[in-house]
Amino acid sequence: MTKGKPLRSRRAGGKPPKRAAERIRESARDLFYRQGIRAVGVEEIVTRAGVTKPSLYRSFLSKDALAADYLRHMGEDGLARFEAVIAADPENPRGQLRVWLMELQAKADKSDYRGCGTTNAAVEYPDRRHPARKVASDIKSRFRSRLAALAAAMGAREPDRLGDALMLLFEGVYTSGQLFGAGGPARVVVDAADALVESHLPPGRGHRATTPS
Amino acid sequence: MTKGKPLRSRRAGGKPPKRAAERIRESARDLFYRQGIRAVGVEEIVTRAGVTKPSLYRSFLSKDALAADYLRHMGEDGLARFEAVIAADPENPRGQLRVWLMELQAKADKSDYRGCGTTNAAVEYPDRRHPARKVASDIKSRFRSRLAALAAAMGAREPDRLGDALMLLFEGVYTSGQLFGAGGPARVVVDAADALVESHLPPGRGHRATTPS
DNA sequence: GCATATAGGTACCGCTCGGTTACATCGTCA
DNA sequence: TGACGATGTAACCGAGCGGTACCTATATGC
Repeated sequence: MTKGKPLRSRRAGGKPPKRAAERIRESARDLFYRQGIRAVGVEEIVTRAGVTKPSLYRSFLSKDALAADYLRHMGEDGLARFEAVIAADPENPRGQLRVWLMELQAKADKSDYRGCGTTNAAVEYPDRRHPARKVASDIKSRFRSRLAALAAAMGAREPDRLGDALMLLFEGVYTSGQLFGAGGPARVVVDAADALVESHLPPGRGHRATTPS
Repeated sequence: MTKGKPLRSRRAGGKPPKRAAERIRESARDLFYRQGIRAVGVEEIVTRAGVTKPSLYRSFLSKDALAADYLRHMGEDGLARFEAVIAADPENPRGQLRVWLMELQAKADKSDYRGCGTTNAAVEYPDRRHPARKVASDIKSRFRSRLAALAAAMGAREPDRLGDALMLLFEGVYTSGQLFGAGGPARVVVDAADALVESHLPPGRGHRATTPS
């Protein structure tokens, strides 16, 4: 980053006009997430972005590369947001997990919920050599590690195993949420996670997350 | 290219010649499950089946209809197999669930595990009006009911909620299994389910599934 | 022996896909 | 003013898609 200067002029007090690559990224992100990667053609992406096809191929090597970029960005964002929620009250990891899960539970309870874009991409691209799949696997591995660390912070006897159990719950919400929408199995995820955590804590260490009473 | 010898004329001492429709069903089932529905073209399906495209369209209205047929068959089979395992020891629903989960856990621990075809299809077809998606939703609803009934048979206080919690675990195994393959989070599903069941049983009612010691 | 019904194959359709080319245009800054 | 970098325009490519009109082979009933 040498110059912070806008490469493109802001015409008379407007927001800086977005460059083609960024518009493409945004449009691809929406479409890929909403409809799936395979279901969306490059034509549709550039049309929605208000740009043209050569612009896409000037910034991205291929549709696969664009998909990988989409997953990379979304994954990093998700990981960062998770991190932020946990860090909001570092003394109370269990309570913060609960906060995160309550948000997830609310999102998954909507009829147009589409789950986790990373998981969805892995389902769409079973071939482990595919660039999109590679990114998806990487993101998920990091998330898995993060959950194990969280379980350790909670004082679990076997943090890796508690982390994995929680991960099953997360993944379960992603797919069952988009399968059932409102009123689906996702509605029990907060309680289920609580039960799982409880069962992994040494005796006397457990008992309720946030409520002191 | 010679005429290719008659594939179905061997009625003298052999298996009954399989009809084109059935060969197509088998090949579609393998390919759809392995690679995903969108990733597979009708050309590949008929080639692998050893038949030709018009044969496909004489038995199925469209690729979508074939996909729906594939999901219907796979779903019914899966439900029936689950039913059979549970029915093998009707007095011990908890132990039978455990049996089923141990099998699932073993399958999900392979590097080429591809999860649940029904779940995968729902991810590939987010549009609820799509014929394949409709079948997928139907199958999953029935499985959800079945789990609730199972939870009731175990004597859970809130069978619907325990059923849903177990469903989250199942779905979690499907996607995390194909994401991580061997050594993934699926390895804890039996224990996690056990903990969940335990937490839902009235006091004194619980304690271990199969092992009496 | 011959007609017929039917399962199957041959060869093709139009379309959309991901991706590319050559060139024109516009805005910005030196 | 002039040059440059970023973008748009328009046409195009080969491959593969889902789907179909039409012909051929075979088993069977009369």
